[in-house]
Amino acid sequence: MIRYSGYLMPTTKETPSDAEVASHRLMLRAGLIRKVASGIYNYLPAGLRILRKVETIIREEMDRAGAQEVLMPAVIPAELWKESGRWDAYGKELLRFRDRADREFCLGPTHEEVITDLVRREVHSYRQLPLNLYQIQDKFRDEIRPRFGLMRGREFFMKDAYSFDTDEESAAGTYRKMYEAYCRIFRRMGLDFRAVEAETGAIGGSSSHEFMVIAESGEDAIVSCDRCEYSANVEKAECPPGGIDFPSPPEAGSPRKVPTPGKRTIGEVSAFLGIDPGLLIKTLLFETDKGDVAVALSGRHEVNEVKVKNSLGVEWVKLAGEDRVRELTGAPSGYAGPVGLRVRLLADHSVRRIASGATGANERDAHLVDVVPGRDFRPEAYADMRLVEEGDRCPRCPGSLRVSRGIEVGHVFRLGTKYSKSLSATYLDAGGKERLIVMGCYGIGVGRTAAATIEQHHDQDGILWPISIAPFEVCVLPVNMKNAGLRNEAERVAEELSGEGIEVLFDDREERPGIKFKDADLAGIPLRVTFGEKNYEAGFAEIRDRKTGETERIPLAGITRRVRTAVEEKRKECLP
RNA sequence: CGGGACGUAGCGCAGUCUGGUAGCGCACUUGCCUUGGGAGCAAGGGGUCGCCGGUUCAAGUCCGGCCGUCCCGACCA
Repeated sequence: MIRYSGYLMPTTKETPSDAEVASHRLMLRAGLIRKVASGIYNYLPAGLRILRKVETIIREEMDRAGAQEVLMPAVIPAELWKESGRWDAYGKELLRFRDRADREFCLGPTHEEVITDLVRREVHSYRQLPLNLYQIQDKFRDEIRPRFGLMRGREFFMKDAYSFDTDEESAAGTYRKMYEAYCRIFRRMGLDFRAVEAETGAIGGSSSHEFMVIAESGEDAIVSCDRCEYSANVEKAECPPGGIDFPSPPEAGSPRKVPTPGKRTIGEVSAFLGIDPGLLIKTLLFETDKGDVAVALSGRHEVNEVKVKNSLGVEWVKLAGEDRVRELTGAPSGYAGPVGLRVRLLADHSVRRIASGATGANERDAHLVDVVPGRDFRPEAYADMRLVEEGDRCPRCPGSLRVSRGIEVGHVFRLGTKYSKSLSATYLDAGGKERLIVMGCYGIGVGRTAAATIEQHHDQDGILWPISIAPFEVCVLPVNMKNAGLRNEAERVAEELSGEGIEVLFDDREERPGIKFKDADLAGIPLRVTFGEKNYEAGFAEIRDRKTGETERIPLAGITRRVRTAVEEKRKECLP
């Protein structure tokens, strides 16, 4: 039992001016965290209790899935990162420094190198596989833009697991097991989440799923089908080729140049020419590590740079600046077109759906009409390079896609042999043949998960913690500490509940009732037991559900038992 | 890194335009009073006005530079 009077949980009535989203605001107001520097926080006692509870759920499910807990260092020697090639590839997010002997180190943003180094030293036989190791550890990423409190910090707690299997089939089984463990973890915290197909980014590997908590404040956009199970990050979501949207007008002749003075944007040009924006063939110029590339797509769509990068098989792509556009097209931006352009050309599937359209003329203040793809220009390939949109056809079924926002709380990757190859992690199979270990990695942001929970579970008065990760399960609240009989009875009940393994916050502060009620609501403690003077004299106390606001008046003799039952019911709701 | 804004007591803010003894509310301390939803009265404590430099008799206020923070974009648990 914790006595509030001596407990550091400094609540505030007013909202700090730099907190924009609910979770950040409420974590500050409820006295859970305090900022030390941008993206770097102190965790106060109640805040730490919440993180520890999230960790406990993660540990239980990871252990159940057969993973073993280890702990790796936060400080990592540069050699390992150079060996994997990521010392150069990871960029400025990797915080680097030197020790007194001028040796290079980094603060670990993720631990594929360290774990693979450990495993290659200790594992040599197929008899030692499969192996799944995890840790819950302080990570550091020098984020370009930390924001929203624990949602995107620079220093944060992450559970990261790494699996090692003999072959792809075994690895697929491990991946499935981790996927299921993740579902159990997030269900136990009462989260409305979705596992979506995702890009692999700097971690690499063959495929991955992100676990997204659905929230308006989410930084990611995801799509899901209204008919089937398909869902994906918008960066990843596929836009398959389809039929003709714009059949050829019968009189479509050869391309004709028309003046379009000062009209540069899709909106301006389509309005000026009096045609559907979808009929404009938008032409974007990219610089890449393998030279310049032009990408054509229908004017009603937006380009997806990740897809452009993937279809080209290049390291990076960057939209060309105004100067480069002039060099390549001979015209200011807004007048580029694929006809006669002397740059490598690719086109999105949407271009094929235009029988005859309009494009820039690669000349200031001019566009071409009656342009027929395939006749007037020939892209070297048609590929999927656009961003999905609300209402797009599902790539798996006849359903249509809806867009929503989500917070990425977990991410699972099938790594294949990316790291075992670069770091030479091998084993001998039953036939004595040396083989590469097949890996997977699996992350959960601990603080971010707590923040995401608040985003989904709060109201005007404060947080509505699911009991599984609430800092306390019950708040015992005597309304007037000066009334000795009432105070003693409240304390007796608080101690009795505590003795039964229930986590109790005993609000023994000499404050007015209003302040205590507001703080209990703000902190989001699921159940409150109120000892008021009139009720006490009549031999009663009150139990109140934070979420529903429902109140029950119970005789003092039965209060402990009733609270225990209520706690058990709530705990049951949090089972997977 | 590009674009925007802000920095005055623990928190929320006014004062800056038009230079002249640094203020308000909440919080904090003491006393009285009050005790079912952030009460009331009274008396207090707390500030290098982000930092450095310049202009001026005089700078929170004007000028220059720097630092920090937040918001919007490219990264990610």
